[in-house]
Amino acid sequence: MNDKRPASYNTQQRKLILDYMAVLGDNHVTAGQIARHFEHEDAAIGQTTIYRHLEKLVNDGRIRKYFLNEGDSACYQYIDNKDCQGHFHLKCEKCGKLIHLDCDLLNEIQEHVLNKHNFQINMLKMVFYGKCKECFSGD
Amino acid sequence: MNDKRPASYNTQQRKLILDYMAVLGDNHVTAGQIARHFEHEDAAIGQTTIYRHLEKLVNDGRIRKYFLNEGDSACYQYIDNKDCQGHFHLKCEKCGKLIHLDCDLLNEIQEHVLNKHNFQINMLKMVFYGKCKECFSGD
DNA sequence: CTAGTTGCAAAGAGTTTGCATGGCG
DNA sequence: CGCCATGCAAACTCTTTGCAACTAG
Repeated sequence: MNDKRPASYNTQQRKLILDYMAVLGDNHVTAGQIARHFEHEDAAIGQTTIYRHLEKLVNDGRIRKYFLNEGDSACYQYIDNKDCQGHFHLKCEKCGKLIHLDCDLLNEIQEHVLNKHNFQINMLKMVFYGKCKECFSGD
Repeated sequence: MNDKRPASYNTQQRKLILDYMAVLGDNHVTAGQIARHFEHEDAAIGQTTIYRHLEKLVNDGRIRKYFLNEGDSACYQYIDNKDCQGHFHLKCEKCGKLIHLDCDLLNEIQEHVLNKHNFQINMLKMVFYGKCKECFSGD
């Protein structure tokens, strides 16, 4: 199996999308947000194209696909060279805020559950529901 | 605030849905499956009604809602009387098995997130998605 | 030149909403 | 009787597909 894969052109749209995601870094976006972004930039990219590129980029390991809530659209996040293990998400049930949290606890949980309980956690879907500071202190 | 809750009638449809889910026990179903089930039973329930009841039942803590795969529809599973608090829930995305896990790690997580990150986790909704031993070792 | 790419329009799936009718308490 | 529940049809959102025109290499 040769690694030569010319089966992909380096088009302007692809570049735009990937660059945009790289700029966002750890922040994830939805397909719709990407579309809206470029609309405003006078460089509109068709939604079809966006979806198709996102899919390819996921397969190529350049970005990661998240499923936070269901009805909500999928989120995509750039994968940096760094050991970006991702972060976890705290979703406030009251105000709806989504908090991104970088913390080693994530890895500890994953390892513990894998080693002690034989369950391989899908980190991409790990979401903790609860109340953020503002919302529970006011209760 | 009295515990009187007249804001919900015990209708036939509600009973049918809840009973059906209780019978299914550990097996989860989708809204569509419920609809199809009662269609065949000559006791068709409108999809709207099904969705509305499922939502209420989730809020009442009678059933639990899961998101397995993305495009797929949401899954609902009956919550038995048994004490389902104080432990983790691991839901296998592949075989659908729900694993109840008693482990001190839970408290650690909860405390850590509360103390370090000011977020009060709602344990009732905490579900980890991933793959159980049988499903990931076969990969 | 040629295969991959683009994007409009339309299809699809799952879920929600509007609204008039029906039923529980 | 009043308020909630019901369910049909239509709306909505996110995503995918068909297809003809276009472009990178």
